[in-house]
Amino acid sequence: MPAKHKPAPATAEHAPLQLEHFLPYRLSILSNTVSQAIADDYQSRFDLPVTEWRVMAVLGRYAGLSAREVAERTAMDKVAVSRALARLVEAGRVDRAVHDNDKRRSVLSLTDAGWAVHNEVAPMARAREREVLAKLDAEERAWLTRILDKLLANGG
Amino acid sequence: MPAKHKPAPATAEHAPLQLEHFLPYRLSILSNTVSQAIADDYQSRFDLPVTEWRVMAVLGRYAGLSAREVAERTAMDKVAVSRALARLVEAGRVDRAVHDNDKRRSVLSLTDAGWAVHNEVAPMARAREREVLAKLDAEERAWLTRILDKLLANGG
DNA sequence: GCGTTATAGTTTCATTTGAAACCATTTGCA
DNA sequence: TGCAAATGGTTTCAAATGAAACTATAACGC
Repeated sequence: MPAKHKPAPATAEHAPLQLEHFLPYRLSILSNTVSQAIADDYQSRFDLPVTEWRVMAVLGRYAGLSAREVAERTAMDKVAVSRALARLVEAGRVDRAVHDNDKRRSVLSLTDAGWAVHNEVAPMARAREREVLAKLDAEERAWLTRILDKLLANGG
Repeated sequence: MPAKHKPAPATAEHAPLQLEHFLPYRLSILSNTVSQAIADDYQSRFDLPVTEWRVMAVLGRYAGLSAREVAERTAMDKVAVSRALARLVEAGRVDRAVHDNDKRRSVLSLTDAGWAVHNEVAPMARAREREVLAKLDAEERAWLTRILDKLLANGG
């Protein structure tokens, strides 16, 4: 019979990955689950996709940003930001002006209607975050913060 | 002048989110960064999208699964699995047979060619995981495992 | 000033993705 | 048995996404 490839011994470098213990996989599951739970709260209710909410969130915090700056802050790419902004402006949730000294730049901010949405969605997002953190005790929460700070330092 | 909506005091429940301190956002950035780094290693080199690698990874570990079982293990939806399998079978990396007692079911496993790819990619994935974990000390790594176990318990 | 290069943002086009409809087979049960 | 409901898997269609090309303005070098 022909030679069969088989999983090598479990300790070998090329042994099959145990996804259930593989950090990148576990992070991906956790991240998707949490983000989806939040999105489910507002998505259909406000006709607001995740990308648009992210843009609104940073504009809530930093009024007057340009589209490029929004892209930086949200870690979205500029095409995605451009599309989200088009819809948000159309929906009257974001105001777009032209920069005084640079006509290429937008100067973006939430409208009153945008703030109204923001002020409903933000607490929902916070509540979900609290739900997740409630699964941990105080010591674990402190370590989690510290660990994420380290892992996210200097770009991922 | 018209009443202006403004960010409420920073402690208020509806205050703007600070994305940089918001857990779901931080998890998303970290997860995407890590997954992307791994994918960059093999994606173009083996013409192997992430979805297909995930399928190969579980088949490396559990030969004989059905498509539905692969979907469960990978946390992908069945359409994505179906498409990944179509390509993997076409590429000769996965073997698909029909289950003896249930003609609806596939019985899936890696081919020799599939194992060859697997045995190159798995070490690369492991190496990237090690790189990430190297940013932490032993104590932090232990806490991270414990925290993820808790957060992922009973579905996210 | 004037041509070149860089930057902000949008549009186009091709690919990816997901939901729902679909087909085949099996299971549950009258 | 035989028929309705459930299950495994694929296909179809519409929406989301990303890369590259494009427009407009600004900055740079001479």
